[in-house]
Amino acid sequence: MAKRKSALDEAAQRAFGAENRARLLHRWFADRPAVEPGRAWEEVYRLLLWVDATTGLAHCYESDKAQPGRPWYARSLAFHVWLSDRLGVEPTELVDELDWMFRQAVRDLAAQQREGLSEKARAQREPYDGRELPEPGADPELAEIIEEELGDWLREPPPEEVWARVVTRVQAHLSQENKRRNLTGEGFEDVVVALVNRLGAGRDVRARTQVRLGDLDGFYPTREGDKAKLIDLVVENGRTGARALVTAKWSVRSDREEQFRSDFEAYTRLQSDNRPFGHVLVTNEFDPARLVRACESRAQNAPLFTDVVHVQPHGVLAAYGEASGAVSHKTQRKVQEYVEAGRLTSLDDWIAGLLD
DNA sequence: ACCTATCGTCAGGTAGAGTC
DNA sequence: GACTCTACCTGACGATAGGT
Repeated sequence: MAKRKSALDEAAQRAFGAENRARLLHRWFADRPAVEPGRAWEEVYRLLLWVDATTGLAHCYESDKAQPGRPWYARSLAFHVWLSDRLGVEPTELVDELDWMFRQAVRDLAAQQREGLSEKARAQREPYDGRELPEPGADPELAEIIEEELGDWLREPPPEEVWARVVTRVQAHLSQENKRRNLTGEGFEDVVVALVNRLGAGRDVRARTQVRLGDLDGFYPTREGDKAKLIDLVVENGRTGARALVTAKWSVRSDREEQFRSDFEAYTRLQSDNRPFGHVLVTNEFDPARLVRACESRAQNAPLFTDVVHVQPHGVLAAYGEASGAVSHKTQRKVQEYVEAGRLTSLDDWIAGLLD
């Protein structure tokens, strides 16, 4: 048997890395019919959107504010129901429709950890054989909680190593959520690119991620010693020559807003020709104030973004209570107006526009 | 007085390049 | 090949402004 690891193992070495993400996406699209125009947003949600474990609802806002009784719980419920209806499943079944990419990546990660780590750990503890040392994963308080709740139902107290295994598994389960952030970010870029390329196939429209500005036609090459400026993604139309410099952010925060501005300044400063270029924000942010700011931001006496694109603006409006006529807050109404005016466009409309 | 919306900051995480 | 360092990602949090 050859020593060489299979391609699958190689990629899964970095479960969240570019290679494994590409592998996963390839598999996802291989099993499915061609993406239908108008339904790109569904792919994004099936691949990347997740259900918040504390509420059981599709995640659309900060978890502390989406707890039962708080304002975003009502909005999360509305979004969850809207999405279930659109995907044609019961609200209790939605969880199985979403989050494919993360669930796959975590499985790869778990497989890789099971293999490598326990062997090494044994070697590390070996010099202390014969001495009492704390077992990893010992968390007496967590064990106590479980025992208090379940004790009466147990015929006998479980042995130590069972406690350790339970506690370790609970801890691993909880820490998993923290890993999601990484995949959501770069995975979002990958998914948008994959969708543009699939829908743009045969129309000479091409999208790429992580493009160095200096390598782009119409911009000065990066000077020696300068750090290359990376663009989240670039879309080029070979027929019309149109190009769009895109920043893809699953969510928005004020520090990222600062970056939008400074990145755009760099783009204009380093431009070597006069051909206009699109400057686009693609996001899944649900916060009305952040969305309105993206629509209204200006730079050099023009809108900062030529296009502000949301994965699914109608999902946002559903969350605000569009269906029940409850879009009452001023900022929310403004979002509604921007959607109606086409200033805040949907991913699908934006992609369709790229293909003209 | 109370409640919500807003928004800056921070922590936890990974990948990937560089170095030895 | 292992380790270190840097860049970058996002969600949670919580202080405070603002509305009723």
